[in-house]
Amino acid sequence: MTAEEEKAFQDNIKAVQDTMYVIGGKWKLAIILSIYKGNRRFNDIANSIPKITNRVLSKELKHLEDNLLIKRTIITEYPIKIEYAVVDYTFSLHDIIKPMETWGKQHKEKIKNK
Amino acid sequence: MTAEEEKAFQDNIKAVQDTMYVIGGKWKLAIILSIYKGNRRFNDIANSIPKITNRVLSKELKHLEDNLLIKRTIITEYPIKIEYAVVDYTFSLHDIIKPMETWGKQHKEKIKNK
DNA sequence: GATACCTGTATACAAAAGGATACTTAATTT
DNA sequence: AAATTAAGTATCCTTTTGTATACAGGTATC
Repeated sequence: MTAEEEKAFQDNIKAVQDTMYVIGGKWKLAIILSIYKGNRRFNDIANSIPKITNRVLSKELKHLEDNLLIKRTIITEYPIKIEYAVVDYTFSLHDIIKPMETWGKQHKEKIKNK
Repeated sequence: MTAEEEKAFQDNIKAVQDTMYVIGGKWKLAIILSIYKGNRRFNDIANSIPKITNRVLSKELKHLEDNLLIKRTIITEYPIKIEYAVVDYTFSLHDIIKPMETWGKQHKEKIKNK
């Protein structure tokens, strides 16, 4: 490997690791999918994702908001409501999420027949 | 959402979570990239990925082998060598890894200008 | 015989992620 | 005044992931 190739390779490793940091873990993509499908309120999102807890959902929502992947809006009615929404930038994840859905389904079959 | 839509949605959540289980975490994709780029030996892989430790590399290699994503070959020379290699199935991850490289680089810029 | 090489394993520990469950806050309705 | 509701927080705990470092085992080389 030339020096430039080596650098490009290291950049690629770093880039996938960065991506993993932002959308990795058990819940983040599931949360984005849930909001995308129409769940906008905290409890609706919580109920749509099996086994997630309030604490974890709260933390993950903050992380996603910090990374500009969702928008949090306070509605000052009574009782106060919060709405979460996807934004234009969220759709940039489409090329990652879609293949992951496909791959996950296919891989389960593959491993079953091992 | 109709019942079928609801089921498809739950299946998708599960599929991305399954994929995350197989290739998620800080190291797995980096290891696959490293082997793909030509590193076949344990120490070569270790040295090509900044900050990874032996213990973690060993565990992750086993996980990837269990999931049919790499092949481990014992070469009975002296000293005994082990070679890791990608297989045809590994390339099925291309549609996931490539977008993650692209997205990671782009996202870093996006966040920097926040 | 001592030393070096390679691919890990062993041990002990620290940090991060995830889980369970009760509770808070604040205004509005009853 | 009590009850209701939404969106979390607080507290405590368990599991997973990651770190540090030493060393084993078997042959080959010095």
